Amino acid sequence: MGDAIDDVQDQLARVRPGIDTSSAAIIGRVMTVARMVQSESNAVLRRHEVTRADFDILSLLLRTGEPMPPTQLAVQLHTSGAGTTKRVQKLEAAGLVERTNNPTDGRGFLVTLTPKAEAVIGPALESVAELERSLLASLSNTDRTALTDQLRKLLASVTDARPSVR
Amino acid sequence: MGDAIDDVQDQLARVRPGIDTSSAAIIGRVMTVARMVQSESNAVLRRHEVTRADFDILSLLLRTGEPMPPTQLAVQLHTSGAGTTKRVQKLEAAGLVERTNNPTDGRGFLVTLTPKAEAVIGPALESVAELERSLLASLSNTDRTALTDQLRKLLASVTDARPSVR
DNA sequence: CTGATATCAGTACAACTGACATGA
DNA sequence: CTCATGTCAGTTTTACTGATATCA
Repeated sequence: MGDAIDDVQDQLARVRPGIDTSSAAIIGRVMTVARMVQSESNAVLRRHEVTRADFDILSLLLRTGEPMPPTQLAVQLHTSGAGTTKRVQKLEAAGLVERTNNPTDGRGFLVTLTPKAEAVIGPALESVAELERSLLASLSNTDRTALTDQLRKLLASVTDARPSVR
Repeated sequence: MGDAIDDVQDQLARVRPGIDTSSAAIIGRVMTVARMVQSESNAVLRRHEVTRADFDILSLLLRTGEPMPPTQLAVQLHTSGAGTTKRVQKLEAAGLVERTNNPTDGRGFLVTLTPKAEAVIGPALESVAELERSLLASLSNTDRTALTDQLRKLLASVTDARPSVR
């Protein structure tokens, strides 16, 4: 039983006979799953009236439980400083975060969740978790454990091998 | 030995004790790997002076080996019709694709690779394959096989469970 | 002084929706 | 006529680079 990635592999092998398709078997499936998850979770977030950018910041602040300077947000979310500024401003205007003075650095601020934000992000987070659960519904516990172990190795390999951070 | 996703799981469990974190263990790693692969391959494509949009269209046409109507491109690449039109126009202006009449449908065209495009996309494709190979370098053949099998199940689960296509 | 922090302005890019002409 | 194809126009979203003020 082949899936769409098997077809891509076959096509590649036909057009570029020498090419390594065992990498594509893994990365192709990871990218395809990621795209589907992204698009489904965007649909869920839309129902909660938060954008992906909103959700990323708010859920990061919620799960760490700690206020955080903008620069730290930029690092964690892999966005530029200026981009983070704009995202935070939008959230501030919506009354979802506040900027308090950073006691340990007079230049900076700490971005803090408001109670209103917790009321918004909590349900959104739970809806996303429910979506993810449903997307994995047909995997047995054994499969999940095996997959998690393999993905841990994959993440380690990719993290170590990234050319751009060397 | 924990990775970054283990930390996220721990944080989530602390803030939302009831939440299902076994899904996050899988999906979090898939999304993280996908983001890294995307950003690294974008860097590779930049060196070949093609954008992601260019690459997606050109490599699809290269590996299928067949000219294709714009609507078919839009379906395969999950983009809107209008978006595909703009992408194809840009490629046509760059001399990388041509639009020929569709013999079986007088309304439409077939998007065809030019020889110039094959000279551009071939090396780009090989560089991306080489990148992917290097990102998976530390995985044994046994790991690759096991991971591919597990990812095949994951892709099937996610494909079947997508709410938006039901 | 230098280096980091955060912001602003301007720019570029990508993708969408909706309307529309054309032909199956 | 209805449906599908492809395009155009206009809008929105997103993030970037570079310059700047501030403070460690």
